[in-house]
Amino acid sequence: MSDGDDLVALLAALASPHRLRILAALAAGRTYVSELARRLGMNRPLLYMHLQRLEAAGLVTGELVTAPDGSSVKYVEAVPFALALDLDAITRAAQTLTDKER
Amino acid sequence: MSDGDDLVALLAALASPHRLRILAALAAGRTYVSELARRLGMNRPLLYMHLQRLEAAGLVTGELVTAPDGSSVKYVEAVPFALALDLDAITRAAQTLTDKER
DNA sequence: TGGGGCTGTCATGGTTTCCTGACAGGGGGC
DNA sequence: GCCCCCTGTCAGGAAACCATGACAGCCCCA
Repeated sequence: MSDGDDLVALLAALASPHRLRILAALAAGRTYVSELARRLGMNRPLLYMHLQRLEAAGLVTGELVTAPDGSSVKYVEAVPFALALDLDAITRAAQTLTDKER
Repeated sequence: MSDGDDLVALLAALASPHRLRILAALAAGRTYVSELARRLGMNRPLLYMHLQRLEAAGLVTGELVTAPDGSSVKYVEAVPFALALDLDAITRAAQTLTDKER
């Protein structure tokens, strides 16, 4: 349901310099969170939030890997996608927008 | 300069139910502001703000038409566009992001 | 002179987003 | 014991965004 709402969510997830950088970094291969934070030079809690947004939008997947020694590392990786947008697509999407939930 | 920043601005402009509805309405043809506000059932100042965002992103153009009798009406119309986005495109765009303006 | 239509802008709240420092917990190696 | 690395969550404040009502200005028609 609500294809249009999904589009809005996807666009909102992409409309952020930080998140674009995150996706670009992940396009090169998967890493774990702390390493990614270091590479991008951003606060880890901040990165966390953005990763959650990206994951909620289905653009990223996370996997918590626990080594045999018990220490755990969370690997995160980008989900391939393709988006094509023009006025027609928007017109179609707008018809499936939820009026006003809640 | 800063192709990536433009992309972010474009995405941000599109990531809104209201603005998608506005674009959908304009895709059917140009109208003037008050009429559009009536058709979409939204506050005129609110519509104004959203139109400004869309115009700033280059998705819409406005033209203030002054009739021979002196009364003026602002016609607004959607600018055709096409956007194709995937991980590669994002990787490229991310490289042209402004670090931290201001 | 009043009423209606249109365009713009403003002051004002109310949310939401964004970002940071701090903390708790787990595990390792000196 | 101390130090370092990892994960996850929280409180709190700054900043941006949304949305509304009200106003001033201009025009027409009756």
